[in-house]
Amino acid sequence: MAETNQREATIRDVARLAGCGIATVSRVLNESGPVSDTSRRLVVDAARELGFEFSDVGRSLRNAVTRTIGCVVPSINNPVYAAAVQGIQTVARANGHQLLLSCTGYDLDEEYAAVKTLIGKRVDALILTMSDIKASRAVELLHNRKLKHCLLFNHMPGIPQRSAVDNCSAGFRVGLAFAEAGHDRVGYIALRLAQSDRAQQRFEGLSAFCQTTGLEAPALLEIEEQSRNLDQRLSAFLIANPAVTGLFVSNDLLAIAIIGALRRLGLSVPGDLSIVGFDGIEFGQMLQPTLATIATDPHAMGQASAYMVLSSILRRPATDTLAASADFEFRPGGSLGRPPSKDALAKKLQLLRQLSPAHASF
Amino acid sequence: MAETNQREATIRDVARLAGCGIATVSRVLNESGPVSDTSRRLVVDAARELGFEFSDVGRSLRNAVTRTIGCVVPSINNPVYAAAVQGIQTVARANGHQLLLSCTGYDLDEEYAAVKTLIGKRVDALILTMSDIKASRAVELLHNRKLKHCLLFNHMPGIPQRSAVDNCSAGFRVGLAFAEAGHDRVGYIALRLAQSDRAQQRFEGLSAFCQTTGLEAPALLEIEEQSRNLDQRLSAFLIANPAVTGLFVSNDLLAIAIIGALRRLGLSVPGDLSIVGFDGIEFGQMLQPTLATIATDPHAMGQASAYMVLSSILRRPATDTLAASADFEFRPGGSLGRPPSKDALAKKLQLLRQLSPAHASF
DNA sequence: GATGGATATGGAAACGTTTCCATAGTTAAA
DNA sequence: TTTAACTATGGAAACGTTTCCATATCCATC
Repeated sequence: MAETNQREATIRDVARLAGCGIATVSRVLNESGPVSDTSRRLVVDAARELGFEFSDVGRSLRNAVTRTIGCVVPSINNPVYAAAVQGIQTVARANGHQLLLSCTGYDLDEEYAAVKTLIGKRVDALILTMSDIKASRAVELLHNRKLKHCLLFNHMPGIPQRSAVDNCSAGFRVGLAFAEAGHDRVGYIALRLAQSDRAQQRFEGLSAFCQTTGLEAPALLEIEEQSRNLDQRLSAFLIANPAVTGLFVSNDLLAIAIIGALRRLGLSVPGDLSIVGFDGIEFGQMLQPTLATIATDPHAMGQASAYMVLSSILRRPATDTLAASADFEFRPGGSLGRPPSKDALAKKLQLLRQLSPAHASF
Repeated sequence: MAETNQREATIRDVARLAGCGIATVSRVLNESGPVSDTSRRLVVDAARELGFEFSDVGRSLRNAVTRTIGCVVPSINNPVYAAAVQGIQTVARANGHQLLLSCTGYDLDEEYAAVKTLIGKRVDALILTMSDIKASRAVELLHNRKLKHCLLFNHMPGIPQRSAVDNCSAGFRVGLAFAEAGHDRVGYIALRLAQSDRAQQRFEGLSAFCQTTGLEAPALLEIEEQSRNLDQRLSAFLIANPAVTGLFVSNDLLAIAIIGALRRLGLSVPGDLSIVGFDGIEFGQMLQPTLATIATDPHAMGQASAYMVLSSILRRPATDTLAASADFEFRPGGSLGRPPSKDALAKKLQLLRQLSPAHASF
C-alpha cells in the first residue's frame, strides 16, 4: 500500500512554476486560446515536471458536466449483462466518458439507492436495467429530475429505451418452435419470477401462443434461489406434470443448470425432455447438445443505449449503425428435439417418483 | 430521451426556500452540528420540496475525496474478471464507495489511458489488472504520485497486491496432475502469450515441473486471436507434436474453445487428448466431461483487493475475513484421463494429416 | 442589572477549474 | 507621432460544498 496521499499538483502550482497566470496554463494545456511560444514551453515543462494532471472534479464543478455515465444492472456475473456493460463501456470511452457501475443484485432497494447515489454523483446520463420496472421506485426519482436516462432490457411506456427485446414476442416464438417440433404440452421455468418483469413477459408470450393455438396453458415452475434443492424442485415439478415434454427456461444460465439437474435425475436432453433457453449466450453453443435458445445481442444493445444517451449529451447526431440491436431470433439447437413416446417418459418418471423420497432427504 | 437538463437544486436554493443560511442547511442534512427544531423542519421540508440531493462534485472538491475507486480490467466478458469486479463492487458499495470501471481489451495503450483518466477523476484508489505488468507504462504513473492502489491477478515486486494466485506454482501443479495421470509429454496453449504475464507464469510453472522431473519441455502453441482458424492452428500443432497427450490451456475460456475445436477435428477428450484449464469457472463443471482445472476464487480476490484499498482509505482496520482468497487448488475433471495408446492417437493424427489441406483452405 | 457561558446561526474562505473581461504590449495604418 | 487594431496575458468570478469563526440570542448566576 502506498503511503499517505500527498496533495496533487494543481493548475496554480504549474502557474507558479512557469511564472505565469493560471489562465495561461489552462489555455496552453487545453489548447483553448492564444499563447506565445515561450509561455507554451514554460507551461508544458512545468506541467511535466510536476506530473500535473487536471482535476476532473474542479472541472466538473465549473462545467456542470462530469463526463460520466451511470450504469445500473442486476449483476455482471450473468454474461448477458456483462456483455451489455462491456458494450456501454466501449462506446462511452470512445466518446470520452467514464462508466460508473452499480450492480444491484436484483434488489429493489439497492436499485433505488444506486440511482440516488448516481444522481448525487451528477452523472451526465443513466442507463438502467431494473429487475421489475413496474415496481421500481427508482424511476420516480428520474421523473421530475430531468436527468438523461434510458432503459436497457426493460420496457416502460413513459421512459425512453432503445434496447430491449420484445420478450413477449420472443416467448411466443418459443411456443411456435416447440409446436413445430411436435410438443403439445410445455412448461416454463423461471428464477424469481415475481422480481423479473422480463421473465414474466416471456411467460406471457408463451402462454399467448398456447392459447391462440388451443394448447393447454404452460405449467409453471418458479425457482426462488439457484440452490442445491433445484433437483428436488424439478423432480417434483416433472412428476406433477407428466405430460410436459418441452421446457422453456427463462434464461440460458438457468437452462444450463436445468440440463445439469435433469442429467442428475437420469433424464436426457432432448431424449426425454426438450429445452429452450433465452439470451443466446456463447456457452450454450459449447454444450453437447447445443442449447436451443432465443439469440439476442446484449453487447449491441449496450452499445445502442450508450449511443442513445451520448448523442443527446453531446448534441451531435449519434453515429448510430446499430438499428437492429434489439432484434432476436430463434436459434435451433440439439436441446430441442421431437417429444419422446408417452410411454418412455412415463416410465422414467415412474422411476423418478420412486426415488423421490431419497431426493427429498437432502 | 428526457428534455434538456435543468439546473439541479443547490444547497443555496434550499437555504433560500427555508429562509436560513447554507451552513444551517448543511448542518441539518448532514446532521453535523447543532440546529434548532424549527430550522430542522424548515430545511427538511424545503429540501424535500426541491428534490434536493447534495452534489458530490462540490463535496469532492471541498473534501478532497471522491468516494470513488477506479478499476481497470481487461474485459468483463471473461467470467473471471466479471466475478472479480462484482466482488470489488460489492465491497466498495458496502463502504459507501462507487466503482469507476474501465475495460481495456488487453491493450497496453488503453491501460495507460485508463489509468491516466482515472487519476484525473481523482479516484481515491485504483485496483488494476494489467495484461503485462512488466511492460506496463501505466504503473509508472502511479509510482511518483502516491495514489493508493493495488494489483489484482498481477504480481509485481514494488507494488502492493493482495490477490493474485501464484501462477507459477499452479502451473507446476498442473504438470504434476498430468504426470500422475500417466502423461509424459504435454503441451501448453495460450492466447496472446506475449501480452499476458499470467499466461507466461503458468507456462513457466509447467516447464519447471517438466524440468525437475526430467520430462521433455512442453510444446508451446500460441494463439493470436480466438478466431476461426483455431482448428487449423490446433491441427497443425498436434501433427507437429504427435507425442503430446496432455494439453494445459492458459484459461478455461480458451480450454472450452479448444475442446470444441478438438471435437470438430474428430478427436475426443479425454479419449485422445487430456485437457486441463485454468480459473475454475462454473461453466467448466457443466460440460461433459467436466473440465479439469485450477480452481481459483476471483470473487473473493476482488473483495480482498477492495478491502485492502478501502481499509487504508478509511483508516480503520479492515473487516477482513478473506485471508485465503488467492489460494488455488487443482480440481480434477473428466477432461483429464489416462493417455491413449500411442497407436490409437497416431492413427487419428494420420487421419488428420490427410485432412489437413482441406482445413488449410478455409 | 451586569457578566458569563451556552446554543444556534450565518458569513466567508477554500477546494480546482474555465472563461469573461480588462489591460499591457506590439504592430500597422493614418 | 498619434490612433487603431490586434495579440497575449492575468485577475477575478463562478460552480456547490464544508467548516471555521464571529455574532446574536438566551438563560442562569452573581
